[in-house]
Amino acid sequence: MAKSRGELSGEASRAKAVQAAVELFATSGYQGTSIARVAEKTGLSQSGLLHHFPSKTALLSAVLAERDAEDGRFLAAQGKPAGWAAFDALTALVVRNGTRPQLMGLFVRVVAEGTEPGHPAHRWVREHYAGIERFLTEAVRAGQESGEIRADAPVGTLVHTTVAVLDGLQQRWLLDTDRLSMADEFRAYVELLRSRWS
Amino acid sequence: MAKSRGELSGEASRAKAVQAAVELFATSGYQGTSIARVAEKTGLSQSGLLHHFPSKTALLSAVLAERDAEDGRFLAAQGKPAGWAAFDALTALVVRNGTRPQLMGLFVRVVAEGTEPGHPAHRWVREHYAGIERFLTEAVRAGQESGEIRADAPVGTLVHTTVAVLDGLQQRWLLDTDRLSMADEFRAYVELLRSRWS
DNA sequence: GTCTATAGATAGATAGAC
DNA sequence: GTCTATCTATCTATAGAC
Repeated sequence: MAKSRGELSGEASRAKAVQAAVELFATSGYQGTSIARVAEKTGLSQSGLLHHFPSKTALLSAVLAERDAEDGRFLAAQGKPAGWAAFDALTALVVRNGTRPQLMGLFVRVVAEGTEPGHPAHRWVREHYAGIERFLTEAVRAGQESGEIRADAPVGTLVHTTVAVLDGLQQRWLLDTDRLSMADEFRAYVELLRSRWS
Repeated sequence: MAKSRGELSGEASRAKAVQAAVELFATSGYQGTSIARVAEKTGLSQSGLLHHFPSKTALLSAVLAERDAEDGRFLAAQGKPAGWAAFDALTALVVRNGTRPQLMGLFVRVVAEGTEPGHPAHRWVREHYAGIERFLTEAVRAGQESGEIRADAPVGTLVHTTVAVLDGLQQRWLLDTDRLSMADEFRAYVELLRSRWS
């Protein structure tokens, strides 16, 4: 099965390119990264890279799909938590993310760029928020039905603020990876919610 | 005092260029904006613009200084609030920012880019966070001394979470300028703090 | 203070050989 | 599947005329 020339089998180059793009987009953003740099890091020529991804936008899509897949696997492994357990699942996600600054950088920078309507990641950004807000909303409602969360808790505000805390901590953490614990801060916030709305 | 050729008096072109840069950086970020586009929007040639700002970085510095000046004027007008009054001052700032999506876009995008150490705005980003955290920390400590805020309130966490909520709401709001009220969400969060730590 | 002209680098993308 | 070569556009910045 050995190849006669320099090509890698099947998906190998593609996967390597996605990983290189993740790392570069994470530090320089999408706009700030050239496909030439991704190609170099992958170990391909620019055209070699463009064989796998016909355009830079296609490369971005692959990167975002990869990110979704990783986070999806993690959340799916925790089932469908309801009530406060959903906040604990988010805490677990924060703990995990705290060990992967690259994924954080990617998220923070691509979301910041992608809030602009014309940006190639705009649709992904919208869907990302819709997804996490749906997840949290359903969990809070379920918690209210089971009586674990007070019925008069303002669901929308609770959800929006929680997502805001997550995003804000991530951004702030990038500036101080060593001295700030996203997980500790988020846990304290969740305790605040619990004490108020249990 | 009429000028014989096409030049504007003194600072006029410069100010106009800064305003154009604010608007373009706000929507496309710093990296995503070319000085040519800023020049066009200003009504100058590219070289005409570079007469006022010898480099793109210099233009960015002017933009950030302008932003600081505006926010500084606003906060200074409110004196040096202590205790919960500081959170009310922040609420007022949020209300004001809710009417200026451009300033929000500028902040969100430049901060996201600028968390990277090599970025020309990196120093500004660090100082921005240091400033707001100092402001809030002092206010909370003062509130504790006056007895308005419980002595066992975790100051650091309180400060970090509050800043995170601010940043997260801003980012999220850019995606839904019409349907989301940053001010309402932030007010609800402050109420949560007040009920827990008063 | 503003312009034209231009330099030199780099951008994203395509054609065609192997 | 990967390469070299090339295209065209755009980028930041400088030189020098008016």
